[in-house]
Amino acid sequence: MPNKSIHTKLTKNEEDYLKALFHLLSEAGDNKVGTNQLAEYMGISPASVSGMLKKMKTKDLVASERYGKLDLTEEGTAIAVQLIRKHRLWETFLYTHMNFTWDEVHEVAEQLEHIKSTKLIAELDKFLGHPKRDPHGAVIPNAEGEYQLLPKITLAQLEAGDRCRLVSVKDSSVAFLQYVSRLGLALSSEIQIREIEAFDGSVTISFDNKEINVSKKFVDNVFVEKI
Amino acid sequence: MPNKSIHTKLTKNEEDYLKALFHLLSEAGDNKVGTNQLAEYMGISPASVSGMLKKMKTKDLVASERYGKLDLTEEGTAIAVQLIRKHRLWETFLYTHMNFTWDEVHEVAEQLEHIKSTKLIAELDKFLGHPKRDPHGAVIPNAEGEYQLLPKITLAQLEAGDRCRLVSVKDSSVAFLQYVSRLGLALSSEIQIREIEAFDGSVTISFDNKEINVSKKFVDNVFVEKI
DNA sequence: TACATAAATTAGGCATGCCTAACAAATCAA
DNA sequence: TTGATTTGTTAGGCATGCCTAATTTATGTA
Ligand SMILES: [Mn+2]
Ligand SMILES: [Mn+2]
Ligand SMILES: [Mn+2]
Ligand SMILES: [Mn+2]
Repeated sequence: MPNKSIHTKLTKNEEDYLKALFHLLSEAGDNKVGTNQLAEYMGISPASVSGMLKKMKTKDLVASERYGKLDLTEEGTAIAVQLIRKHRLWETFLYTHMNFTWDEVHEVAEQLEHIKSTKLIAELDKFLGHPKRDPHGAVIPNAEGEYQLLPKITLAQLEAGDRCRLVSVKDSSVAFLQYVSRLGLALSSEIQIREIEAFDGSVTISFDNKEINVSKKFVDNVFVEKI
Repeated sequence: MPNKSIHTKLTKNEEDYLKALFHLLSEAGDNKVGTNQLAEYMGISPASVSGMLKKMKTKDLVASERYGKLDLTEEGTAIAVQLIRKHRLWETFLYTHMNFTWDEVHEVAEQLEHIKSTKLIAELDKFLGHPKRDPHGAVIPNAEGEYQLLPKITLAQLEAGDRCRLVSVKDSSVAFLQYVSRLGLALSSEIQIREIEAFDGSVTISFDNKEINVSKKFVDNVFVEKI
């Protein structure tokens, strides 16, 4: 059995590196995830990332060869998944019990996810009724680190005439989430694609008897299921 | 109005210094609180405390003259009180909603108190029904930093024959709290002093038809009100 | 293949906050 | 009042994790 104590020995920063790398690897598929990309994502310099990754390799959290593509070890992945579980449970708590709006939860959950207490997370999960999704529609891994991999269809992948339901959002920035709300959209909203503009990829969608035009960037950040 | 932004700029360590100093000053009355004492209380070296206090003086959180007694500024005091408010609200939450025992809450609250979110604390307070006391019987300051100063009578100050009610405990260590529980005592327990041993200050007390002997150290850590 | 560009690492520095050892100031006692 | 002891500060170092600048390695294109 791998050393379990390592889970509680990591610093907040090491944890954030693991989580960031996990997210990038998830989105990248088979594509390479590199130092610059991770640095950009975390808002720090590539040099800092190089240094930190060096240390994390000796701790067997990250795997990569010099100048090669980055990867997480099994241990690193497991920790990242538990962090994501904690993050999403806290977001759910803030949303359902603390009257936070969905654009407010992320920032505070980014702090709360680093609280060290196995019991607290188990109790929080129980208290919330073992929620399956966070306020952004993202799947919450269970205590064993298992989670459902859903087909990731974005609004951008549909064609004119298609009908769908909004199941989750990719971006968790305040600006994006507030924009979604302001448009009148939310999880479960039913949307129909009206027209796709070839020139810039913008899309005209309709829902609730409204018809609006949204950018390519917008439709890339909305996950849906066809209906 | 003093710069309010400073509240969110402090590191976890600076916050813990303020809280520690506040507690020592509260207990010290007019007595001097010194560098060694603060170092001992925080479990770090006096040299480290000297260095940190130097920095905190420039931030106008701590006041003292070279080689003189330590004190908090108004700003430092206000921040310390808000930290104590957060700490006690979180302890209450863990106790009332997360099934934590009273000896388990402190360690996790020590982390949670550093979460930066004014809204979260306001909502948590509302959610808990604006509690007045934490699981150890300590008074919870309100959002304005006001709190009731109760007469601090310990079991040690009573005389043989006196009857009292347990209102709070001073020590928040796991060892002490578990010991109290194991004895069958809790907040609101009614206790009578049977006998005080002149030799070592140990006290024979009775409650719930039991009669036991406890040490001087024990009775010094139990706050009561006479009945 | 060779050169230009992009990506990653190393070198050197800085802030935070801890340490031990050495030193300075204050206090207590004879 | 002076010497011993206690208390507090400074000096020098270390770990973490960030930075910019310089360098090295990889990659893509002519
Ligand atoms: Mn989030
Ligand atoms: Mn985080
Ligand atoms: Mn406590
Ligand atoms: Mn703390």
